[in-house]
Amino acid sequence: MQELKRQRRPRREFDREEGVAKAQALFHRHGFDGVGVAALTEALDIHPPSFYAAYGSKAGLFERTLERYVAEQGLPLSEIFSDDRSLGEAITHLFIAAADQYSRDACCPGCFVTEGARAADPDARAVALKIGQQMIEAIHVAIANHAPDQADKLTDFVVTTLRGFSAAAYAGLQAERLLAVARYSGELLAKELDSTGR
Amino acid sequence: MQELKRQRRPRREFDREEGVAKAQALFHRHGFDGVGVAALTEALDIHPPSFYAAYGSKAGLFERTLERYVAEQGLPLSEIFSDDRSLGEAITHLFIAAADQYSRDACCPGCFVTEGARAADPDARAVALKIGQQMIEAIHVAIANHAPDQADKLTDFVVTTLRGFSAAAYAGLQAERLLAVARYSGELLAKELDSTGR
DNA sequence: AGGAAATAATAGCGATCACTACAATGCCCT
DNA sequence: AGGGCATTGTAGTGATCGCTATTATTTCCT
Repeated sequence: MQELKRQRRPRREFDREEGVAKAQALFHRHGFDGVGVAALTEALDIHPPSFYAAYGSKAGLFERTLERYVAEQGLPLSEIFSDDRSLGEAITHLFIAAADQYSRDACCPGCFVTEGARAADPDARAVALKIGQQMIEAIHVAIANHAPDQADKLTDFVVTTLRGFSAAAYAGLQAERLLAVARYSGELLAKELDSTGR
Repeated sequence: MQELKRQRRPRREFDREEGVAKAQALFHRHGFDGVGVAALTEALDIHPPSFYAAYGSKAGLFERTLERYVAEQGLPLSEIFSDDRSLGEAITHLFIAAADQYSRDACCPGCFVTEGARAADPDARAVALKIGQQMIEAIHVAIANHAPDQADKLTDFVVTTLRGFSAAAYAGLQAERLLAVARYSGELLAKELDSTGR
C-alpha cells in the first residue's frame, strides 16, 4: 500500500491588511449574510484555520472592514463643516460628498456602515450600529456648532436624507442622478436656513 | 416487540391566508434571510411538506407577502395626489403618510418592499425590486400629472427621500421624530415649488 | 359504502453554514 | 545544525439551510 507522504503546496504568507480590503469589498457588495466563510477564504486564497487565526471570526473580520472603511472613506466632517461656510453651504457639501461617495463605485454602492447594519446576524448588526451611531453623533456635534437650537431637528433631517442617498445608491440609482438629488436637497435646505436668518 | 402504529396528531386544516399574514410579519421584522423555513413552519404550526404544497417555496411565500403588503398597506397615491392639491401639498402629504406608515408599528419598521429588496437571496431580491419599481413608476405618473417637465427630477428626489424614511424607521428613529422630518422635508419642497411657480 | 383526490405527518435528503482538531511546514534564534 | 514557535495545510465537526420522498389520514364524490 503506497502510503508515501502527500505532496503539499509550498507555504505562502498572506497579507492580513490586504485580506481586510478584499473582505470589505465582498461584504459591501453582498452584505454580511451574503458572504460565507468559504467565499472569504477563497477570495483571500487561504484556508479556514489561517482565516480564524488572523481574524478570530467572521464577525471580527467584519468589524475590521468597517473600521477600515471609516478610516479610509469616512466623510471629512471637520473639513466639510469649516467655519467659513454657512450651515446651509456645509450641509449641501455634505450631501454632495456623500452622494458622490455612495455612488462612485458601482460595485460597492451606498454607505458600508449603514448598509452593513442590515445584517441578520446580531453580532454584525451590533457592530455596524455602534459605528453608525458614532457617525451620527459627529454630525450632530458639527451641526450644533453652527445652530445649537436646531441641532436635534436638523440632525434627524440630515441623517435621514443621507440614509436615503445610501439606499438609493444601493438600489442602483446612477451617480449623476443621485448627485442631482443631493444638490437639490442641499439647495432646498440652504434656502430655508438662509431665509430664517442662518 | 410492540410495533403498533404510532399515534398521529389529528389532522388540522390550516388557513393559507393567515399563514401569509404571519409570514409577512416575520419577513418584515427579520428580513427574508433572517427567517428560515423552520421558523416559518413553526409559526404557522405546520410541517414542511404542507408549507411547500401551499406556497411552492420560501421565495414564493415571500412574493405573496409582498403582494399582500401592497394591497393592504400601499400608500393611496391617487388620493394623496388629488387634483385639488398643489404638487407641494401632495408630496408633503405623501411624505407624512409614508413616515406614519413606516414608523407606526415598531415591530415592523420601514417599507416592507424597500427593505425586502435587501435580501441576499437573488430570487427574493428580484421580486421585491420588481414590485418596488412598480411603486416608483406610479409615483412618477402622479408627479408627471402635475409637473411633467420636472417629473424625472422630482421623482428621484421623492423616492430617495422615501427610502430615507424607510431606512430611518428601520434603524429605530421614533415615529414622532420621523414625522417631524417628513413635515420639514415637505415644507422645504413645497416652498421651492411655490416660489418657482408650481 | 367505496374509491379517488387532497392534504397532512414522519423522516431525511444533499448542500452549506461558521468553525476547529491535528499534523506538516517554514522561519527565527540559539 | 537544531529546537521552538508561529502559521499553514488537510480533513472534518455538528448545526442549519431549503426542500422532498414516502406514508398515513381525511374529505368528497359517486
